[in-house]
Formats: sequence, structure tokens, C-alpha cells
Amino acid sequence: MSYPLLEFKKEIIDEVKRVVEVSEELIEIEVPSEERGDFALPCYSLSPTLEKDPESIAEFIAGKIELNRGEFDQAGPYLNFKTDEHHLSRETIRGCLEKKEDFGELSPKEKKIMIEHTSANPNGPLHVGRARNPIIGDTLARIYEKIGYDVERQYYVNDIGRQMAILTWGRQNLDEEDLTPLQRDKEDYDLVRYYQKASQMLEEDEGLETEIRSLIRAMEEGDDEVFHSLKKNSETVLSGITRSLERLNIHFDSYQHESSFIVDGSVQEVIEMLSKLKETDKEEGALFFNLDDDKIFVTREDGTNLYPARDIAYHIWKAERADELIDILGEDHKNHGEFIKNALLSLDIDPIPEIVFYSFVSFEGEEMSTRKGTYVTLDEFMDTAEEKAREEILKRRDDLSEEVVGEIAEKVGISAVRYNVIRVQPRKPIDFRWDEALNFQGDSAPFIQYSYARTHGILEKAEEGLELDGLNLEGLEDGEVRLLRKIAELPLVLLKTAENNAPHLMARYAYELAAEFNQFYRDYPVLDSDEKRKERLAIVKSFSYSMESVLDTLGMKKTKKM
RNA sequence: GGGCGUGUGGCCUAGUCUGGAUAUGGCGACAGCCUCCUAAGCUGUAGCUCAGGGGUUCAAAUCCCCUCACGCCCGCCA
Repeated sequence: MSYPLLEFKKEIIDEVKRVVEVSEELIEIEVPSEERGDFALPCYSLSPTLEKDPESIAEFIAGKIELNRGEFDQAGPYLNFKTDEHHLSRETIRGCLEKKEDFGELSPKEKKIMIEHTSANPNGPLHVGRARNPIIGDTLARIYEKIGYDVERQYYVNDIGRQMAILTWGRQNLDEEDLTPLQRDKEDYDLVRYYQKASQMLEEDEGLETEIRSLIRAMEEGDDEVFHSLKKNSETVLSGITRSLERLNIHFDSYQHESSFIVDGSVQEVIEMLSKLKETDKEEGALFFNLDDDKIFVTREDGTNLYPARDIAYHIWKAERADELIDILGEDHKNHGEFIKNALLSLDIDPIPEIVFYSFVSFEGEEMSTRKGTYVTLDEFMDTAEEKAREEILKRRDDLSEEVVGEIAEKVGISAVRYNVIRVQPRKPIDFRWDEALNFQGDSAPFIQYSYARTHGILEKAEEGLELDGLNLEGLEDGEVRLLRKIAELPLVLLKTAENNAPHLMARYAYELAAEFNQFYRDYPVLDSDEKRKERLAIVKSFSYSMESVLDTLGMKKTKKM
């Protein structure tokens, strides 16, 4: 099994290469507007190498090229290629019926990729802003899996360090009655109150700083009691965080604890390796790495290690276990990310990570901070999304049981949260507003889910099985071919999304696919279409499978009723 | 002050890396479409010259320089 558009693109590249004898990098195939064709070759970039004007090159290629899978025409300096519609339709339907909800998947690559995402400090519940991280990471993980990678999703648990020391101090010294009332019956909501109160006290009383410091030192020096106390608190909050994420359809394959790199001595080794580099120097006994004009400190003057050192140890550990690495980091870590890459390069470590940075999310124009307690938690946001979904369902349906309404609301709520976060390019800032985030019309999760639900209105009433062999695909109408063509794009989109680590492309595709189906649905009756019924059912079924694949890739939920 | 990033119709957004053929789509607005597989849908109209200025090029939203606005970073915190 292979995919018609992938094959066609490959054929074009091979043929152009054969005809003009240039290296493959010079052949830039782009996707033109729909009416021009499936692919286009602008000949401008070949002009310098071939020492001819673009139009003559186009003419030259047009005269020599031979394609089995489609045709082409010359338009000035462009060549436009259009695949054979019948072949495209047949192969796309065949692909969908064979692969079903895995449509779009590519053969295994024998490559391991480790995707680190979230890695939020376990000091309180996840807020919507932070949730951008797991949603980007998990979506990329799903995409890499689909194109054949062996994927490991990893949470790096910052179970030591200052923030955990503050939480632990709070747990040791504060009583329940000192705290704000419990917002939600969940362990992360419980413990964050200790963290917030302790942070607040620390701001008012600098004397507490020494107590925090001594907790950190005790931990690093291997004080068992302190160590276990920190770990216990971090594990408790972590379990609250992961429960929230599971609700968002996100899970991890492994957890790696920051403390482990201190315990096993690897941080010390890293510090020794770093100290031998020409990029490092010491200032009053503290080791730092020169990053352009910045000094990135990796140890304190008392010799205790700092987060950058531990993160290098972690990345070396990761590099030994995977062929490719991806880190999802907030924009506040840009500098740190540069340091990690530069330091790993200097240490001759391979692979170094690809880092996806995302900008922060504000809410109704306000910044969110765990320390200050100014945030909307992921749980709250999802509750509201579900509630809103419920209202919308009840506006339209009065024939569903409360249980069914609840199920659909949950599916729509989860999907809306994920979709609204992933549809925007990571590096762009997002300002969440309830009315926009929970707008269920147009470019939204329910729009996409609804297109899928519509297929079931049809498929459940049609009981016959589907056989590719009995179909007459010669006389398909424009809108039918257009839908199949859009379905056929899926593998191309998956590849491009992974290549650029740009998951928003996948979201955009999901919307376009759904929109194309909605037009088909309007124009072509299926069940009453007599002589075209079988063919149209096959198209609906193909769309249904491809949409299942797309929804799964975005971590969204499918629903047969809405 | 320095570094990084962002700035596309009233609002949100694609395209920017890899310069090219009429700048993508949504929300909102206005005008239409349910005796017919779920109207959370579909169709049409109006609206942007791509923050501003300069430059490179046959060609710039896309590359370079300057300016403005906003965000993030500039800790022996993480």
C-alpha cells in the first residue's frame, strides 16, 4: 500500500531530475491553488544552474518529461501537475478501506524519538497557560507515531530545587487553618496552598531564605529524611497533574526524576566535563558557561550544582537512549535552550534536541502565575468547556438521555480545549477568552466532530458491506473527487507537520477536511442516490476513516451522535 | 540598555524558515438556504496591501537595515 499523492510527487521529482540533471535539492515542488493542480514546479530556482530563463526551462522540461500517474501543463515559468483523478480516487478509497482508522500511517522507521513535554514543577495544579505544553508535545508524539517513529513521551520531574523546597517547608511548618480554603478535592489543589502561603511568607520575611537554603543543601548532601519529604510532596502533586492530563487524553510513557542525576553522580561528571571546555570559566569558585555575552552558572560557589548542570546530565542520558530528541519549552526558556544546545555541541553529544518554544497564554488579558495564584486551572477550564458543550447539545437535541448528553459533552469539551490550543502556531501568544475559546461555530472542534457524526447518520442506515471491486469510479463528480483529494493529502500533511514540528498544520488540515465533507454532504445525497449509492457510501466511509485518523492524531474524541 | 520573539481586514488566524502566478480561513456584519442522510451545516456580499520607513531583486507579507508597539529573558531561581 502506498499513497497516490506521495507517489505522484516522487515521480515528478524523479522525472525532473532525470530530464534536467540537477541535484534534488534544487527541485522545489510546491502546492499551488487548487484549480492549477496538485503540485507545481516554479522554474526560477533552476535558472542560475541551467543558465536559461525560467520560461525556457519550463518549456524544455515540458517537452521531455513523461508521467505515468498524471498530466501536466506549462504556464509561463511554471509547470503544473495534476494526478490522474481516477487513480487518485481508487487508491484513496482502497487505502482507507484497508488501513481504516490508521489511514495516513507510514511504514516503521526503526527510529526512536524521545519527546519531553510538560515537565511542570510539581508544586500545584496545571493552569491553562501551562497546558499548551502537553498539548503541543502530545500532538507531536501522535504525529511521529503515525509516520513510523518509535515514540517515548517523557515527563522530566523537577523533584528537587528551590520550588520544591518552598513547598516542603510549607508542609512542615504550616497548618491547615493558615491556608486558603480548598478549591477542589484533589491532591494538587491541596498542596499548592502550602506553596502559595510559603511563597508569600518568604516575600515578607527574608529570614526564611536561610531555612529554604538549608533544605536544598541537606537534600543534595543526601539527607534521607529531607530527600524523602521532597519526593513525597512532588509525587503527590505530580499524581494530581497527571490525572488532569489523562482527562485531556494525554499520558506519558516514562517519568525521569531530576534527583536521579544527583543520586547517580552523573551531575558531578557533567560538571567535570564542562569545566574542561574552553567555553567555561570560574568566578569566585562558581563554574559558568559563556553563552555569547551571558554567563550561565552551572555550580554555586559552595560547589552545589544548578539546574543547567542537571539538565545537561539529563540530555546526555536522553541522547544515549534515542535517535532524535524533542523538547517542548516555554518562551521563558529560550536562553536556557540555547545553552543546552551549545553545551551539548561542545561536549560532542549527539543527538542534540530540537526545541519547540511556545509563547505564554494569558487569560482575558491577564497573566497567569501559580505563585501568585492568578490562574485558571486546566480542570476548571475543562469543566466550563464541558458545561458549555452540554448547553449547546440541549439547545439542539431533546431526544437524548442525560447519560448520552454527558458523554458527548465530555468528548466535545476535551476536544475543544485541545483544538483551541493546537490550532495556533506555538510561538504566537494566545490570549484566551471564554467566548472565543468556547465558540462552537466555524473553525472549532465541534465543527470537525460534527462532520464525523454526520457520517454515522448515513452509515448506520446503510447496511451493505463495501467492496472496492464493485465500484464504478469513472464518472465521479467534482465535489466527490475534491473530497477524496483532500483525504489523500493526509500523509503529506503528517510529514510536513513533523518536518517543521508545527502541529497547528494538522489542526488546519482537520478543519479543511471537515469543511470539504460538509460541502459533499450538501451536494450529494447518498442513501437516495440509487445508481451512485455504492460509490458515495464508499466515499463517506473513506472520509469517516480518515477523520478518525485525524481526530486521533489531534487527541480529539470522536462521537457518532451530536 | 542588550538578546530572542511577535505585529496580516473590527476581532482571531494561514502563508514568513526554502522570495515568485489573483494574501488563507474563521468570528462578527449583511442577504439567502431545512416537506430531503443531524442547519454545531451550506451559499453569497462587504472588508486587509501584510505595524511604519528605507534597501536588495526581474519579483518582497516572505530577505537586509532603521523606527514603533507588545511579550519573554538578561538570578551562584528553575
